[in-house]
Amino acid sequence: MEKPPSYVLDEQIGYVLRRVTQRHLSLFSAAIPEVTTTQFAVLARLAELGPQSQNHLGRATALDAATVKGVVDRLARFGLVATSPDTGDRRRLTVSLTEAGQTLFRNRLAEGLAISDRTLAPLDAAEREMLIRLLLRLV
Amino acid sequence: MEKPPSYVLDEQIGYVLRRVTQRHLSLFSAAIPEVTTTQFAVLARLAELGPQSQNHLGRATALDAATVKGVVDRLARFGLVATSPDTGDRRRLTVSLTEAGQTLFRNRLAEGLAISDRTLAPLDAAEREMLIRLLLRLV
DNA sequence: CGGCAATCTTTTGCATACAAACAAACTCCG
DNA sequence: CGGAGTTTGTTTGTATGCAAAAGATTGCCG
Repeated sequence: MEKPPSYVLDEQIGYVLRRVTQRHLSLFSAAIPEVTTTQFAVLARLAELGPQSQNHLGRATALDAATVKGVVDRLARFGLVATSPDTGDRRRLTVSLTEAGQTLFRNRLAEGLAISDRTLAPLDAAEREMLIRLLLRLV
Repeated sequence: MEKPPSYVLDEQIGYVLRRVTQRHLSLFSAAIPEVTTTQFAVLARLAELGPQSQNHLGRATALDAATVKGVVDRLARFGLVATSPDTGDRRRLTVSLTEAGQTLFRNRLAEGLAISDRTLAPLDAAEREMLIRLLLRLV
């Protein structure tokens, strides 16, 4: 007789990832209510890489073309990024940080790191590093 | 002179969680295209706990009331769950698995476990257990 | 018993996310 | 040069997710 395998939802990687993500998003929005995690990631990449085409920016932040368009539109509405046509390639839309966007990112950078810290608070330093290293191997 | 702290997006826990989740969702939808991860989690909980009020089902799967309503509506449209008014408490809506829902979950259970396995494929057994244990402490 | 707080469900609004389809622009190769 | 194939951006449709508000019902306490 075959014993049917048991499916323990609480130990499935996908479910655990979702719950940890929920807690992280909650900590983030409490600490930085002005933007979402995704918007903050886009600001961080723009600060790091400088002006980028919208598609390239999406790839650099793991957002598909449809999603990054929405994110950029909202950031532009908030005045945190600006878009301009690329002179060389007329398909391209160049996205860049505005002054307000640079200021917001600079002012919130430390808080962003603190949020990562709070998310990882139950773990000690060695465990945190281990966790990040294991997760990075799953990407 | 204070050196400004650096924000390495690729090592922030929130960003890494999002990317790992992306990979997992992609593996899931390739292997079980009939339902989403969230829908599968709801089916699993119903199989485990039996008929539940919609709110209780939501809490048991980490979905807020608005979200679980949408998920249940779609599962009902697919004929995988059925809803009926609770006789004792007229506020409540009882959600239960249909025959089709039970069958689908039974038939896909092993595949669900295989997807978790594939998501964790880059890690050995000890690393997998370590990862899950660390993540569970962050919930 | 009567009122009030808590619970359950629904609705609305906003923000990711992805798939698929499309048009415009570009590249590259014959 | 010219056309095939690729890249870029947009739109549409579907599915999570959360916050907030509203309406119905229930439970409890004075």
